[in-house]
Amino acid sequence: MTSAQDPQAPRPAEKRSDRTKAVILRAARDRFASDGYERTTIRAVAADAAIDPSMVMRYFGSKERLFDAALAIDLRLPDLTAVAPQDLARTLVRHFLDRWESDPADDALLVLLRSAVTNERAALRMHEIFATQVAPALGAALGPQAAAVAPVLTTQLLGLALTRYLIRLPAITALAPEQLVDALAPAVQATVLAAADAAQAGSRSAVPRSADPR
Amino acid sequence: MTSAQDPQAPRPAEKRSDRTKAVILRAARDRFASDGYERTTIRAVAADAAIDPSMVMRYFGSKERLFDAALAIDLRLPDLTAVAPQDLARTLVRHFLDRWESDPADDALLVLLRSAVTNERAALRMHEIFATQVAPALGAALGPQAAAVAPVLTTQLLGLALTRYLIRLPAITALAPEQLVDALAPAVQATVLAAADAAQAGSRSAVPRSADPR
DNA sequence: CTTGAATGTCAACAGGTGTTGGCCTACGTT
DNA sequence: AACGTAGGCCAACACCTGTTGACATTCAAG
Repeated sequence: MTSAQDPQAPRPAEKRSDRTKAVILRAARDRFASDGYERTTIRAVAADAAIDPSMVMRYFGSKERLFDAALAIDLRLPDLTAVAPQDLARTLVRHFLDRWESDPADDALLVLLRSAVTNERAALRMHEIFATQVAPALGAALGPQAAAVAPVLTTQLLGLALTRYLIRLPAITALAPEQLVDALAPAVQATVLAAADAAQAGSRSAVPRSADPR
Repeated sequence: MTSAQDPQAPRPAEKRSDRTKAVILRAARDRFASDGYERTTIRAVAADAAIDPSMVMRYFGSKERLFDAALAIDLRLPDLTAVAPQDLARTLVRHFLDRWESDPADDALLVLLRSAVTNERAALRMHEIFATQVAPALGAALGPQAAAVAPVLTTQLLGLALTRYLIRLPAITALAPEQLVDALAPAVQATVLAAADAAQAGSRSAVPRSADPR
């Protein structure tokens, strides 16, 4: 109510605490992303945010609720209905890699995946994200057979993230993004096509042909 | 019951402590598999083994060395040179699932994968296993192009393990093993074939330039 | 200036952790 | 039977954790 008539403040509810709250959250994301849930300490987060540990508690209540706040994620999936079917695989893989490697300050994805492996709460959040974001986006692009394809595609893309960003398998980290697109696109495309075939006919005799490897 | 110099004993160094040492190790594997490295406490392992925590230290030296012992793994990869090329994909996926779901007491695989995500030591062990077990086995079956295919196959199979056994995505856990073979085989097969095509065509060198993600 | 809430610091609690050293006990060897 | 030693237990240390409550500081409004 007081700041409402402030002529010089274009931001209506800009409290001073929101600033430090954001700083804490960013520090927490960094720590959760690189250390995982268990090894991340509130004291370390507070130190990174240059603030007292008790402030973290005051603003977020507990370590678990801070974790929940760090898990808020929007995958920002593109509109897949616009891309031609034969380009779907490459588009999908490329966007996935872009999303992971673009903004280094945004480790939300890393937080989620790393934690989901050992933390039940993060795993449930992941189920939720699959159901509310991944499945619908793929459903719009693939039609009825999406229900069968989406889980497999998720498996393939998460396998990529796992080996590249978490385990950091040298044979995978050595490849440039576009090389990874080349390497994975045939498999992704085959998954989509196999489902389309299965939807068309009950036979599964033909081995799906790979998309032209450029 | 048997003395050390028993001429008929084929096991020369059968000490009594080896028994409890094995019990501790099994308990440790269980805990590491279900809780991960950080949340596993020596006290809990000792309680499961019905022994004093200090015994764990006496036998394994430290928590880290106990962890190392739990990470000793033999993938028991089958001889892939015997299978026909067109059956390779299905065989690979089926064996992978068998290996994960056969013996519930053997959680070594679960220990390794779950820990590798948050623990540097486990990640390095995984690099090592890929280099000494996975890459050679695939190299024998696929020939020269295996070097390009093996990492991608690893990505796909680990993605399956990740979503099914760690994150437990409902859409994946709901499927029976043979359904998963059907769903994944096209993609795996496409990966193998794409590499074969690339090898046949003008072999533009696939020497990867080192890119450092994140 | 006074006031009172918002913002932040300090010190401590209560519990859990890996790890250690001393003590006991049972058993295989002599 | 005596004994030395390996196998096992107990209690404790030193440290770190999340969390809490009392106290200090800022800051805008009356």
